[in-house]
Amino acid sequence: MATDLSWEDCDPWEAFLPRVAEALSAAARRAGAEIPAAELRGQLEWGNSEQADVAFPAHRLARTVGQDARELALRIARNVPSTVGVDRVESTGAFVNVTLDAERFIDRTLTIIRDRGARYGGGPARPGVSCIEHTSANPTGPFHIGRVRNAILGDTLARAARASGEKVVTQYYADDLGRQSAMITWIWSKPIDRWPEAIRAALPNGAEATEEKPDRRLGRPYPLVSQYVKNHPEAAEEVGRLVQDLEGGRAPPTHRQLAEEILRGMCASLRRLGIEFDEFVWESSLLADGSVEAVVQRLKAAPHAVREANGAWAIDASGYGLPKESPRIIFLRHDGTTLYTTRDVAYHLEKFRRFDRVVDVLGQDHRLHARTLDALLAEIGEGRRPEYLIYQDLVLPGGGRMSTRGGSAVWLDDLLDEAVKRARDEVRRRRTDLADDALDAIAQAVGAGAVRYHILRVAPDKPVQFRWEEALSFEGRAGPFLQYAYARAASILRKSGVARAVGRWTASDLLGVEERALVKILSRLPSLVAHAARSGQVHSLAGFAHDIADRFNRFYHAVPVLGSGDKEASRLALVEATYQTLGNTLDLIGVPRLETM
RNA sequence: GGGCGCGUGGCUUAGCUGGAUAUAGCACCGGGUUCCUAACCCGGCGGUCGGGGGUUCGAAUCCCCCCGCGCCCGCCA
Repeated sequence: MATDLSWEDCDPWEAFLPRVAEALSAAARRAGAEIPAAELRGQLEWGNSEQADVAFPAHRLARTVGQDARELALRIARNVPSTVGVDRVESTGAFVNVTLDAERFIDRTLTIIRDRGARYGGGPARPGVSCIEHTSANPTGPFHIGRVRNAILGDTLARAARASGEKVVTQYYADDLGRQSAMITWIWSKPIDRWPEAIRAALPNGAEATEEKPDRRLGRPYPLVSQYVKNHPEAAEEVGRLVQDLEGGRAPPTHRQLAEEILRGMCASLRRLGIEFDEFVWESSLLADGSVEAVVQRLKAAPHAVREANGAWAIDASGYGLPKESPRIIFLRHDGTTLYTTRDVAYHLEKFRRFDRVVDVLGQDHRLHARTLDALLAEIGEGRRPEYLIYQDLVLPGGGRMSTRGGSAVWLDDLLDEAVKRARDEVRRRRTDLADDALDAIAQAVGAGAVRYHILRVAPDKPVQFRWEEALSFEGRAGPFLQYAYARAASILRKSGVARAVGRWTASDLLGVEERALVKILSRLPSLVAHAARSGQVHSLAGFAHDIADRFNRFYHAVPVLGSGDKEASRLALVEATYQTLGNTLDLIGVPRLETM
């Protein structure tokens, strides 16, 4: 890999925007308005239509120099020096509209796509390593789809960050301490025939051993155990003792095995969505290696540490802007055991030691936890903080969250099974030529793509409405729409009979409106990836993928490629560039590519 | 009660640090297949951007108040 790559080698716009900014800055100076090119560049906007590729709203500048905005825009437009890559500059109202040299722009874009290939969309490699922690659901049972948004956001962010040039390690923080996992161990350490009747009732008539997925099989009694323990003090006491044992490092040998087995099943579900992890961090390991104890010592010595009457330790956090009702953050219980937040401090210190960027993907119910964690980090003099990507829950049509106990949970596996089944019916209807295994492969990809896209397309801070019909939609703004456009491009390339990366083209062959619009959308991938990787707003990539497919479909209907005579080679090159760019984008959002469907 | 988040056409949704006529999808209505995959395309209908004030040349975007929904306010995780 070339290490001396610059942004100009990666992003088509880099060859134009700095020059446009220079030219406009020079013109502004002649018009009596000083503004450095770099600052002006920050105010440039994408042209909103056919009338401009780049626009500069002159209002702000006009104000600072006390001129009339329309007047200034007009004078800037008139004073722009002839600039390589710029075709013409006009003013409309208070806007300075810049039209780029279309042939140069097309050349630049197609060249970069060809040269970068599978890496198109990314930027130069950057030093440092990022850690993205996501999912981290307790290993107590199967994923319901309320939890999967975290995994999809985190995984997509990891893909975007990786593409944009970061080295990324994804981590799953697995909780093998605490009551939840204790209850799993508590029930499974007894033979089934000695389970309380109320819990045994959860198991389908003696079929407990037949289900193959461990998360489902082992997690099944969990909701009932949780209920049972609430109403049976003697059971609660046993579970309580187990919690103590876990924290004291005296976990029964089956404990970790159970957790790992359930987690294995959960991860198998996520793998169907293309989600995998680089590392798993077990919470108990932070106790075992003494790092939690070290944090406790530092917290006890912190400026606002206080000892409660019963012996517990806390931080007086009234200075940290937390809700006034809970100005104290307990970090050590009266019995000397630690809390989740305390252990999380140890976890984050470890992350800061190893990584240059630390991102946590959290549900909105963890917002306060995040602020608490920040406060504790500040208390022990740690200067760094994690970045939080916080998302709202997935909600059901009637309102409300998905709950395992309330019976409103939809298991991820069931959703995927249903999606794949419907996709299979759909494929079978259209394709009579396919063998069963080819058909299955397409159905898997379509089903998984539909589900992943459905959840990814909404901005993280808005709730996702879950409806079966929409999650399983194969039309319009949906995963299969993208796959279909990609398959179409693939089909044209196959039929052209020429195997290559982006072939030769003549930019002047591609000056039609559809072609120019398509090139323009393709050119935006690098800046979008960079933005998504930085901000975590990965849903924008889902929208962008749709825009490419949409533009390509219009081009497809309006412009013949194969058999189009002397323009065929250029048009093929454009199809190849689309195929490459849309394919890269599908990889980024984790929707499987399909060469045929 | 307090804190945080959200509120855009019938439904779902885009809108980057305020900028030119507010995105798209679903649904609905009307068209398109002798032509590279119709899971597609073209046209139409539909919005006082929750309500009210304010800042500004300009507000869906920023500020304040109110209403609605969600989450949190544990020596749980």
